[in-house]
Order: sequence, then structure tokens, then C-alpha cells
Amino acid sequence: MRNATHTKDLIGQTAIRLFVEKGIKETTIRDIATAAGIAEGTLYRHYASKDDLAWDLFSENFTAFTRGLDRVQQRHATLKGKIEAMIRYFCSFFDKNMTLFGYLLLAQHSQLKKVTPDMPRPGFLLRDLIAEAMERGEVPKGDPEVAGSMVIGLVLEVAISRIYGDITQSLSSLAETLSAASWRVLKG
Amino acid sequence: MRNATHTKDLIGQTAIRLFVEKGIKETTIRDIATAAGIAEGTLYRHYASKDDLAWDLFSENFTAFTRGLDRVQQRHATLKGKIEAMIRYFCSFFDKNMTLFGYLLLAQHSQLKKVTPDMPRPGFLLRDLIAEAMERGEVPKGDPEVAGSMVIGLVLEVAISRIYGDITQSLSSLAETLSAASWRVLKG
Amino acid sequence: MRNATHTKDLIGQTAIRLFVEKGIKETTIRDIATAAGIAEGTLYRHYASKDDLAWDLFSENFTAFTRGLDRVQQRHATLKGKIEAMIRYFCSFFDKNMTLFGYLLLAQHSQLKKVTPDMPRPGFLLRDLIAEAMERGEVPKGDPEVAGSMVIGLVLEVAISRIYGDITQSLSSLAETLSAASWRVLKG
Amino acid sequence: MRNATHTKDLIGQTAIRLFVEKGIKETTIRDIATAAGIAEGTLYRHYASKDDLAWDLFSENFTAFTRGLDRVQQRHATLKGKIEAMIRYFCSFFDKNMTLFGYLLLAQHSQLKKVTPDMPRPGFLLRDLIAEAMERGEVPKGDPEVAGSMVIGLVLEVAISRIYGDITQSLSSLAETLSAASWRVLKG
DNA sequence: TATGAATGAGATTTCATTCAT
DNA sequence: GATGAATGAAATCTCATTCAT
Repeated sequence: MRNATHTKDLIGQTAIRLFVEKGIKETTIRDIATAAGIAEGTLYRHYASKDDLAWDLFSENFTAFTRGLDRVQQRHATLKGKIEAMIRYFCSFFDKNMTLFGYLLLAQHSQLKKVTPDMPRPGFLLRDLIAEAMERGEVPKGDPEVAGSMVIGLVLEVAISRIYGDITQSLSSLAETLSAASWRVLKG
Repeated sequence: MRNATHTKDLIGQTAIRLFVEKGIKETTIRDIATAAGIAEGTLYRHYASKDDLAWDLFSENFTAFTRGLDRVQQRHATLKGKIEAMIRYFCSFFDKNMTLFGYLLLAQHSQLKKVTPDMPRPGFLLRDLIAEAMERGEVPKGDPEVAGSMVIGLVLEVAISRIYGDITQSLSSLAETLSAASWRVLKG
Repeated sequence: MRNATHTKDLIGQTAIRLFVEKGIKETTIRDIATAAGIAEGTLYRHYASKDDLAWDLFSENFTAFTRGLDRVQQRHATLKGKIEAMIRYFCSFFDKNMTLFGYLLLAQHSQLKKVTPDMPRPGFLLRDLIAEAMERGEVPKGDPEVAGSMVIGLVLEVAISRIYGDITQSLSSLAETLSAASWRVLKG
Repeated sequence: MRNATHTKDLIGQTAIRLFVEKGIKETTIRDIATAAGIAEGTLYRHYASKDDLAWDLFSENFTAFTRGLDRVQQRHATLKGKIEAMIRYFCSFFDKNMTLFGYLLLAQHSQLKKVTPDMPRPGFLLRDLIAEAMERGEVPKGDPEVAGSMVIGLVLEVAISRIYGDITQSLSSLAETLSAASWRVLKG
């Protein structure tokens, strides 16, 4: 009977790991409880439901990640600088907790439906930054939504290949490569 | 006693649509049967299980799509030509059946575990083509796995944005943009 | 489209074999149809239902077997002679069609409920013969039901051991042994 | 939250009764749950499946019964003494729990396939004891498998007649009769 | 007669959630 | 807070039987 935060964290960590390993629907409350070494009923002392657990883990971390991206981009004036900083931030975040990132990736399709329009999202952030850069002539005019998608996909797919083990280096060691490629995409 | 092939196709079409709309686990056999206008038991005359249904729809179409990519790539000698042809093929495939592509995208995380190493996959195809082009000096040397992932992600994320409605144009109308961006990524 | 009797026999033979191999409930109409090389619906041209099939195969053969026993016993005046004749008949019947006998054995528990009291049964036949022999002093007085059960069990269990492969000789080669043992049981 | 062992026992007792009354396949999970006064899902907290339930009830009791036979036989030096002791034990076991014995009898055909060769079985036990007695000349030489089968069948069939109601006395009251008959079979 | 696709009632099983302890 | 047995609604799957061809 340790403090409540400890148990809640334990549940969260365990759930994320199992969700990524087997899928959200495929992971049962019993799976999580067994792996965490607690009773099934205990989980409900910390989360109202399984859905609540999945959503909590997603929104908490998704928002924090997006805020982190926003924070580092603000320290730079040019889109080039912003992109480089965000990619460095992303790679570092990914390398520090690959499993968590795997969960955000996995959960986005099911959980994004519950995301309110006012919640910060990397896609919207990047699109807006690109639109501004087009305005001020830093990059050629074009569809900022398309440009943003290309950059995001370019980075994300490398992360996915890392998760699947097709790439073995750390993402941080690829940050420069990703930045350079992104910039070539945007610069036209 | 209707045509068996007709019924099987009907089940497949209906299932793909519902799987994309609600998710695979979230779609019940009853959902599919009702939507297809057949009895629940009928489904089992054509597919051994729900898992078998999901896998069949995935592997059949995934393989066909990859074969299509391979076919069009072979008509060109340079990586540039191959990339352009594959992206045109992809965009056309996507525009013709967005729902099916949505299913391949959705199912890949759960179904890819069952994919045998000998099954053709777009990622492996592209990686090999890039490796060859690096060999013969058409593009700068580098990690072909990373380069391939970047190109695939770049294209895929735009398709995802199209599915989510953040982009509204047809993918085919963006084929040139995607090819140009991909080539800039590869050319270094 | 051979004559109807041929198909009906084929179904019956196939069903008996599968019933013994897997159990009655465990054998499906489809199993039988597939093994017999006919369509599922065809079975219903010859038998009204699966229950009817199982019952028909049982009652037909069970009655015929009992009648056979009755016939051979009538040729002898003494219980000793009757027992020897019936055991010889039983062994010969068993050796000629072990699978069929396996079915009668297997089905008796489920099908015997449907047996009407007027249907001839080996147990009743033997009990009555023993009772008469006790009456006329050929064997010591006692409970003919118990005596009959002992003799039947003694013979039947050897047959079961033969079916299970724990005994490998033909039953006919054991007929004398079985008769002698039975007689010692009855003679007291 | 009642005692788990109590519930498991309740399920087992109820299942055995219904299995004997209606047959294993013919008894549904719902039948058992209703008769035991529990929810259907509860059954799966104690047994992994219906098959597991049937097997567990069989193997547990079959093994215990065989062990009991072995125990009482060891207290005697001669085959005659062993046989008498085992038959007494059997009759007592039967009279104390006719339903359970009915289940062992009923289940043996379907469950015996799952019995591993190392599991103790009455048939093997008796065969070995007879073989030893033949070795040391207590009974005439012969096939111990056949002799064992005859003795087992002789006893078993009387039990079956008791279950069917064709015999109404307790088996224990017939123990002497069964022992004497068995011994006459073995003694030659 | 034969076929075999379709049916649908009913069986087994799963699992998020509740609640007495 | 913690437990874990119990619940029951809902899902998957089975299969004897029907019926249009």
C-alpha cells in the first residue's frame, strides 16, 4: 500500500507497454493487473474505466509533447531554425521513451476522435509555422497543409522503422539527416 | 443459392468499409452481416473466422498493391523514373479506392505481425531500388533504409491527411509535388 | 446418381466409422458428407435427421444382432450349449465388423433411452435363459440379472480391449476361453 | 465474494450430476450455471473451458480411484486377497457416490484419449498383478490382459446394471459374489 | 435425386466492471 | 486504498436443417 501516485504510475507504465505490444483492445484489464502485480479492482481506484486509462495516457503525453515542440520552436526566428529545433526535440523525446512514442502513434487513430479542436496538435502547429514562413517569403508559396504533412511523414516514418527494428541507430543520430531532408522538401 | 463469389465479395467490401469506419475490433460480425444483408452464419461459409477475414482482406490487397508498384517501376531505368511512376501509381490507386487504402493503413499495425518475410512489401522494394541507385551513383550514398522511410512517410502522410479531410484535393493532382519532394530528399 | 440404396449404405458406413472415431455429437453432417463424397443436403434425402441416422444405424444393427443371438441359442437345449453358441456368434460378429460393434457399444448409452421395452435386448435374453436354467437346476439358483451382467461384462470388456488395441488376437480365437470363464461364473 | 474453493466444488458437483443425467455434450454451460445458482461467466473463473471442466473432473477422480485400488491391494500378499480387497473397495466407492462413478464410466470413452500413458489406470494395475501371480504360480499361466479384462468387465457390468436400475441391491452386498466369480475366472 | 449456399437458433467464451470483504 | 470472486452483456462461432436451383 505505497502512495497512490506510485501505483497509478505503475499502472500507466504497464498499460503503455502492453498496449504497444498487443494493441489496446487486445490488452485486457487482467493483463495489465497481472503484469503490474496488482488486483484487477485496484485499477479502478485510479482510472474510471479502460477507455479513461487509454485516453488519459494519450492526451497527457500528446499534449505535453506538442507543448514541448511549441516551446523549442519559439526560441527561433526562422522556419529553418524552428524545424531543426523541433526535429532535435522529437528525436530526443523518441530516444528517451520509444515505447511511449509507440503508444502515441498507435493510439492516435482511435483516440484522435476524442481530441477537441482546441487541443494543441503537432500537425496544426507545423502547418501554421509553414504558412507564416510562406507569407514572409522564407519558403516558396504552396499548400502549407501538404508541406506540413510531407515533413511530418518524412520524420515519423523513420521513427516507425526504428520501432520495427529496420533501422537500429538512435533517432538523435539521424536528426541532421532528417532536418536537411525536411528543409529540402520545404525550400522547393 | 446465390453465386458464392458474389457473396464473398459483398462480405469483403462491407467489412472493409466498416473496419475503416469503426475499427476492426470495434466492428462485430453482426455489424458486417447486417450491413451486407446476410445471416451471421453465412460469413463463416466464406471466411474461417473474423481474424481470417481481416487477414485475407489485408494480405490479398497489400500484396496486389505491392505487385502493382513493382510492375510500374520495372518500366523505368532510373530511380527518378521509377519513383515518379510508383507515386503516380500510388496516387491513382488511392483515388480509386480510398476506403481500401484506409484499411491497409489501419490494418498494417495489427496484421504486419503475420506478414511472412517473403511477402512483397513496398518498403523493401523501395529500399532495394534506392540501394541500387546509390551503387550506380545516381543518388548520393547513404542508408537506403532511412532514405526509403523518408520517401514513404512523405507520401503516406499526405494520403492520411487526405483521409482525415485536412486536404481535399485528389492525390493524383499532388503526384508531381510528391515526386519532386521525394526526389529532393533522395538527391541530397 | 447411382441407385438410392447405394448412397444410403455409403452414408451409413461412413457415419458409423466417423461416429466411432470422433463420437456422435462430435461428428457433423458436413464431416459425414465430405467423407462420403456427397453434398450435405443429400443426406436428408435418406435420413430425416441426424438423430434419425444415429438411431436407425443403432436399432437396425442392435436388433439384428440380438435376433442372431436368439437364433443360435435356440439350437441348443442346455444353458452351457446356448452360452457357447452365443459367444461364438458374438465373436464372429465382432471380428467381421469391429467398427459396427464399436458403434453399438458407443451408442448404447445415448440410444438405449429410445429403446422400447418390447425391443429384443441381449441382456434380457441372457437373463431369461439363465433364469430358466436355474429353474431346471442346470446351474445353482441366484439372481439371474446379476449372473447375466457378469457374463455379458466379461465378454464385452475383452471386446473393448480388442478395440483399444490392448489385445491383438481375433475374438474368435478367444471364444473358448470366454465360454469356459463364463461357464465357471455361472456354474458357481 | 464467497470462498473460491466452495464455488469450484459446487460447479464440479453440479456438472457431474448433469453430465450423467443428460450427457456431456448435451449439458450446456448455462445448464450448469443455472443449476449451481451462479452466473455463466463465473464458471470460467474456475475452469478454462467446458472441455477443461470435463477433463478435470475425470482425471482427478479417475486417478484418485486408481490410487485407492492400488493402496488396498498392497495390504495383501496373494492375488486372491488383492482381488477381494479391490472389489470391496470398488463396491464401497460405488455405493458412496454412484453419480461420480457413472461419470467416470460415461466419460472414459471421450476422455481416455487424453490420458497419458503414465497415468495410473485400473486395467494396467490389474493386468500387472495377474501377470505376477501367473509368474509365481498362484494362478494358471495365460494372457494377463485377457484375464484382467474379463474380471474388470464382470464387475463393471454389474455396476452398470445397478446404475440402470436393473439391479437394486447395493454393490457392497454383492461384493462376495463378485469376488467369488472373479476368482473362478482367474483360477481356471 | 442431388446440390451446396444460406440460415438462425443456440452454444461457448470473453472481459470490463462491480462489490462484499 | 486494495482485493479478487462474481457478474452478465455481448461477442464469436457452430452446425443441423432448409430451399432455390
